[in-house]
Amino acid sequence: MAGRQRLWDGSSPVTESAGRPGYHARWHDAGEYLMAQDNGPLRNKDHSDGNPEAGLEQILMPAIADDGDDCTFCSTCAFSAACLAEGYDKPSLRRLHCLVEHTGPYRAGDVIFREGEPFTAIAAVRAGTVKTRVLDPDGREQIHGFFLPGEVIGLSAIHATRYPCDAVAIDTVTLCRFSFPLMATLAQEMPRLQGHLFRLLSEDIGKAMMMAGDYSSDARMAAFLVMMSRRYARRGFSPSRFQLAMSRADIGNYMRLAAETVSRVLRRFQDEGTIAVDGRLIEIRDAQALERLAAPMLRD
Amino acid sequence: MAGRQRLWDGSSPVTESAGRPGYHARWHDAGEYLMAQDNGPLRNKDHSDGNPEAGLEQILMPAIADDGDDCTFCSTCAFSAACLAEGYDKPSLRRLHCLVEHTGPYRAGDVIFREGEPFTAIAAVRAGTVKTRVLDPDGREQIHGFFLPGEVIGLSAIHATRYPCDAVAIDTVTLCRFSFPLMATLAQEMPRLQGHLFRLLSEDIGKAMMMAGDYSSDARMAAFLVMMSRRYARRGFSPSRFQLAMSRADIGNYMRLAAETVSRVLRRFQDEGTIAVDGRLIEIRDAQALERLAAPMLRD
DNA sequence: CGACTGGTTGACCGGCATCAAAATCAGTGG
DNA sequence: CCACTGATTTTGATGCCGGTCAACCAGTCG
Repeated sequence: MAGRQRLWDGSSPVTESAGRPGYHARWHDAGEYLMAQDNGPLRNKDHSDGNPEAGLEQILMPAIADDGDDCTFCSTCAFSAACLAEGYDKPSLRRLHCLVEHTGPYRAGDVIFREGEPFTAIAAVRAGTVKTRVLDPDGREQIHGFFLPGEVIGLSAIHATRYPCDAVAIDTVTLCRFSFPLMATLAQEMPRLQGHLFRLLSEDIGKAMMMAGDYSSDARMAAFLVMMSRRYARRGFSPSRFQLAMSRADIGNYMRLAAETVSRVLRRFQDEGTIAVDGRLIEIRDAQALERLAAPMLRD
Repeated sequence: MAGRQRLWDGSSPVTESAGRPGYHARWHDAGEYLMAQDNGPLRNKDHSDGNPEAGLEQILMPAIADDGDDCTFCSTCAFSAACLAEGYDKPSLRRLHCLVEHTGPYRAGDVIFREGEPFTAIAAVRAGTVKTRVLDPDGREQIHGFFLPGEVIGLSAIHATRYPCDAVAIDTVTLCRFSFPLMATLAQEMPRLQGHLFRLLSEDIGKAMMMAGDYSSDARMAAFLVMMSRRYARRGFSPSRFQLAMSRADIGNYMRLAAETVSRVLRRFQDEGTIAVDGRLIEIRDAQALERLAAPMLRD
């Protein structure tokens, strides 16, 4: 799958890409995207932003390399379930598939789309982790969410004609990009696809509402860990042992806590035997206790 | 709420119902909705929950009585813009229209739908104000949002099969109920309608994300006032002088502030000449200043 | 009338942010 | 390998915003 992926804007210079020309010509991450290509986006070498457990990751997630062909979706794709499971006929599948474009890799810090840019597409994360954020006039950032492989970014832009936030790669990221206008059109004829989009949107409302509640720092951190655990689990990772991609500062910002508080709470959880922490590696030792702590927030 | 109105789920005990059989019958409220109709649902008498300035409201909002006929939507309907403006042909309009049902009135405190009930419909508020909320296991409530006439409740339920929150009437409320399955089906053939639904959903994500940020009590209150002002304005009310339907406690809960804090901040705003407060009547005296205060939250 | 709800105001206090500094780690270059 | 740099994390000390508790007032209702 060498030279397979295209940039978000489809403007990839050197790959075969076969990319249609046209409206998507402004999404850049500059430079060296070729170099990071297929050795696996997650190498041991880029330790700081990447995943130190890349080896493990590769084992647990072979699917990451399975980026589909003309008739098959990535098994990591957020829409694979919606499509494969629905028993669409080949032509429909092909039509959906042809509005997909693989883009990336982006590297830590690269901006995938920026607030205010015209909204053209949503994207499923194929590998890596993306954060969405807004920047206050005074430069303070507010993180809206983290997106793991299989999750979809850009949905909150639908009501506007422009993206309402930045999307930034936290580590090495590859995406499946979907032209939204095309997808909406296709959804006209594919009830399941429409339903899936509705569901994704509605789900995000729920998540955001959850974040909006006022909860203690303990509840927030516990909920964060439980959620991450579940999300990793859904992707085939161990739910009890995972590597966070983001810094304490990012976690804190996302949870509306100071980075110091994140540190302290994690420390305390560890002292209480609920979890074990080693840098960004988290091990959940007492899931029950954690869920009890998170209960007011997760409510289930 | 003795036997007055039917609950959203139709489980009301004693009303005459007269309604057609089948599921329609459940969407009625029997009783005195005639009386409440044009005299205005908001009478001086029920001061605590109602609107002491009903007279003013009637003047500003004659549209409230215009609840449509077989071919015309309520001008207050959230979907009227989507439909009337799109130039759909009569048959389409009629098909959309026939999945609408007027329900209510509900009275202050009545539950429209309850968390966990099977999701069947969304609804546009026709008159009055609705709050959505969840209740913690320990009974503390968290208010998710307020919904003014023309706004849509129930969207966040789409991804699940059940409502994720309660919807409660804050004052006297009437609704237009839309069967969601039918609407989704119709949306298959009406691109504009689909787009409108997408937009509504996506908009809600944005709102929730805004609420999730961490802002000072000043910024939150200012943003609340600005938002209410805009929303009232969109409905034809004065943007600078309006009557809040909800209590300080509800405002505080929604904004994640104590009721006392709401009171104090409003007081201070008044002392600073930014607004004038008289109970639930708000007058904005210095919109600029207010928007400056709200800027970090509203970001525009 | 008294009970009750909603709003205001004041006194107090606690959780978490902030400030500051040390400790750890990753990367770099000698 | 080690020294150096800079980012990240941890830990401690201090302070403030806003929550909590309590008293009081004004309407409203039984």
